[in-house]
Amino acid sequence: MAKGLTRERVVAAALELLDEQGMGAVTVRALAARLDVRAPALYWHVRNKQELLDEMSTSVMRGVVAELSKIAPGAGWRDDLAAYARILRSQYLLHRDGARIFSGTRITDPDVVRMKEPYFERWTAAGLTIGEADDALDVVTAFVVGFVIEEQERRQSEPTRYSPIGRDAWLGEGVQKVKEAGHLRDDGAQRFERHLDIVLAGLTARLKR
Amino acid sequence: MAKGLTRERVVAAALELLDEQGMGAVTVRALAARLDVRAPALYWHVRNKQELLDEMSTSVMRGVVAELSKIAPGAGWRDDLAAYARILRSQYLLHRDGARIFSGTRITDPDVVRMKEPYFERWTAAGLTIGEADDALDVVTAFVVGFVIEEQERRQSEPTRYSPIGRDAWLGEGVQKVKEAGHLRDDGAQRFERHLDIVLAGLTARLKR
DNA sequence: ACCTGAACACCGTTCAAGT
DNA sequence: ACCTGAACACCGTTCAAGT
Repeated sequence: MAKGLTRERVVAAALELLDEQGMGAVTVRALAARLDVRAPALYWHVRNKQELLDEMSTSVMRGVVAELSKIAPGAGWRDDLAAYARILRSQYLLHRDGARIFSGTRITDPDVVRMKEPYFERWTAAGLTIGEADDALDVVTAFVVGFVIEEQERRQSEPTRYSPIGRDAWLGEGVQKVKEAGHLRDDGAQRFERHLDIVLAGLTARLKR
Repeated sequence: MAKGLTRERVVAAALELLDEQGMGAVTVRALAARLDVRAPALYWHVRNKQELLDEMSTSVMRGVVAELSKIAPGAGWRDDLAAYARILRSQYLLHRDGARIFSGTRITDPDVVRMKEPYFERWTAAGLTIGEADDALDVVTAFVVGFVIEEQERRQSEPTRYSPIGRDAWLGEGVQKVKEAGHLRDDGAQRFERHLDIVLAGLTARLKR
């Protein structure tokens, strides 16, 4: 008897499971239970667990594309890249360990990649070579991925290791500057803006305007 | 009867297993077999698998520290950061999926973190605030992590998706610029140097000299 | 102190069988 | 076309027992 299961519902339920209980809880059986079927039923909708993971990644990246297409093109590549960076971060943050799990991802939907085209067209029209445009996008992507991996890791670590006091004790004697740096860790959002500004400044310095 | 197993030997064997067969093959049983003991024996040396993973991470980061301490301090923070970035990348590249697995890592050895102190001291003596020094290190780290995750992912993907021809077919009609960008993907090392230069240029533009 | 044997609850996946 | 029941080989982990 058909239960109205679809690939989309399976993927959505898997993302919910991830967010609620972490990646370790995303098992075929738990997912089936949540969808009120038995484990083998899922294999009618996805080939195997790896394909499920790929579909989860692609779903997240489709979220990035959707958010990006909501906003108007910026005044130039700097604006476009800043908007992309903020959206990529926010979409990763929507899911527990999002950056680590979904980066370097096997995207199953070409439309997600085809989405780069209008940006490349505008940036090259504005004077960048295609190589520069590609570099710019990749540098920003790498930065966001690395930033959010660290951000999410810290967010869910035991406070013993990341609270200022616990950390100082763990570090031992001396290393005053390391401790000082640990104490000034500010809000994730403003840290992100500051670091993003540094990366964008590098692009401005190195690419044709 | 003691078999001369040590925590260090266990961790080293786990890293070998990772490199030879990937993370999925790093199981307690496979690791025990490689060390010629039964699975429960490992629990005498590590508390559980998570602790094993943390020790593997820490071992990799100790490699970074070791390589870094071999070279003389650079002429300034820019040189130091460039050397750090290259070493971090090379140590990640030593292990299959190294960047993804070992980034945002739970370092178990305070000495690895204490190692930042001499750098922070020299950079602040040269005019940076502690906040700037910390930002600089974090931006470079984030970039390297993101870069190498993507680099290693591509390296071991099926050629269907990353060979120029397979990729063009997969992308479909149009999107000429996206395809063009895909064709010019050059050597990882020179791409890394180019992107690192962009990040360092951003730091130069934004931090006190 | 260090290791084994046996067991527990749990994985992903296959496949014949049901509807 | 879509789902279940039963089974397979395999997990991480515990624990009493051996030496």
